[in-house]
Amino acid sequence: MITLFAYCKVEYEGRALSQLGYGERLILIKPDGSFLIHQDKKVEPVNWQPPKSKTKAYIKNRKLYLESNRRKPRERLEVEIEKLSLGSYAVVEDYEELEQAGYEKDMGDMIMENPHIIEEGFKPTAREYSVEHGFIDILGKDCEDNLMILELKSRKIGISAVKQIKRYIEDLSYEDNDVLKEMGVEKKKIRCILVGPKIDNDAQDMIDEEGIEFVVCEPPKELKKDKKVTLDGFFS
Amino acid sequence: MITLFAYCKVEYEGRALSQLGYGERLILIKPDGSFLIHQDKKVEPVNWQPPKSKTKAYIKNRKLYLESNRRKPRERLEVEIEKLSLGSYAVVEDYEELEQAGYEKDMGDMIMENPHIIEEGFKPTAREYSVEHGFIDILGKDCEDNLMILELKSRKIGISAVKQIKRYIEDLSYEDNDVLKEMGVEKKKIRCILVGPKIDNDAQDMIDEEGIEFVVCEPPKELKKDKKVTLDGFFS
DNA sequence: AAGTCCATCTCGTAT
DNA sequence: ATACGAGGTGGACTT
Repeated sequence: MITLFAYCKVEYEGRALSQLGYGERLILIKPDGSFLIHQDKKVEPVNWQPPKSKTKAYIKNRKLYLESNRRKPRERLEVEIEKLSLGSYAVVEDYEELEQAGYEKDMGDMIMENPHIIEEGFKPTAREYSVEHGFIDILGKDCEDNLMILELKSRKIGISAVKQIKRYIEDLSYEDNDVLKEMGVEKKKIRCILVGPKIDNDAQDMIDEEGIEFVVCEPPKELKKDKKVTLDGFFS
Repeated sequence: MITLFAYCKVEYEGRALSQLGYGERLILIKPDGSFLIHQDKKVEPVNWQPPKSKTKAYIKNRKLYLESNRRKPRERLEVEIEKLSLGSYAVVEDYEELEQAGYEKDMGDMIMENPHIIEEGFKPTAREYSVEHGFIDILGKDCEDNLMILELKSRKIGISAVKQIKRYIEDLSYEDNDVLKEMGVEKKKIRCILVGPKIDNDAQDMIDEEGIEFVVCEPPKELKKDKKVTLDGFFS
């Protein structure tokens, strides 16, 4: 891994096009070919190339140039270095992977395992159920066998999530599909439930109008390696 | 700006939760408070904190700890450093801003200035026209005064863009709105046009069925500072 | 290889 | 402050 503190200018051409005049930046070149240029502000690099890019260095007119090339899509990043104030090189090896929790998937897992979180008598029947406009996160039935459509969000729910679940209910209503057939001739209600930690005001107003429900549910923040081994299975 | 090559472990808790066992990484602390931890692979940092985060350093049990805190949302990043192999500090000042081109906005500007790019006789009438499900990028009329809805994409067009423009046409058809009234009693056609550099196969099939049109248009990759001063205005 | 969708998305901008 | 959408989104996963 190489880091360079340099006074440089940068040109990029590929999916888009950019140029950046002279200034002081940090250049980071990773062993996997990733190439990053960081200004003194922001989390995001100002320019970059992805893993597997090929970096070349050469000198022209007494200036150091770095060039990072990618194929497919063809993209080129060129750095003209006017002054190099500090360069470092270190062998960096890292085989650890990030363990994380608190995502939509974790919420889904938790609900499938403990359906009563949604409400007593909730029975999930399908996950990632495919419809015209996307996937319904969880399908199920309530204690009266009404169909329930669950849309999960790990962050605050906004109007876009409400629109999304409205499209799903239309898909289920108008499409010829197995789920409605299974429900039998006597047509039951379809209940829409948004599940998430919070909901913003506009979305709250919208679901009130539309008769959509909202269930508060925090995404579980428990790492797998933390998961305690319980004795539940031993006693029946 | 500070960079540290360190053998360390990392814990994060905030919107989500993560932990990362011991390994060699690069730690980058920017003068604006941004805090990044990079592994030897990938463009994205494995953990980070945004600008304005507050970094503390302290020693406990003969180990160096770094802690970066953010308020609203409350988030905490803690790095336990087992071994520090290389640390660098540099004053980095950069007042340059990235000039870029090749985006949806550039396409829109170009089309508003040169409507004939879409077709001869095209007359744009509105930009970012608000409808129920979003904004129509450009509204206009063709040489026969039929209404034209343009949806711009700077990258390859997929089925999601087709669905989007279909929703807009429904909005315009069913809503009581000024545009249709202006068109007069004699109802004209509404033409839907997707504008972009490419279209994928599924989307092509879909627009063929739906009678939606596709106009090839590359987002202009011309930086503003490159824009040539032409003499066009001088000759009339 | 191409499409789809989530994200501690980040970041800009309008409200 | 919050909401909304774009992005060279990146990256993981499915087809």
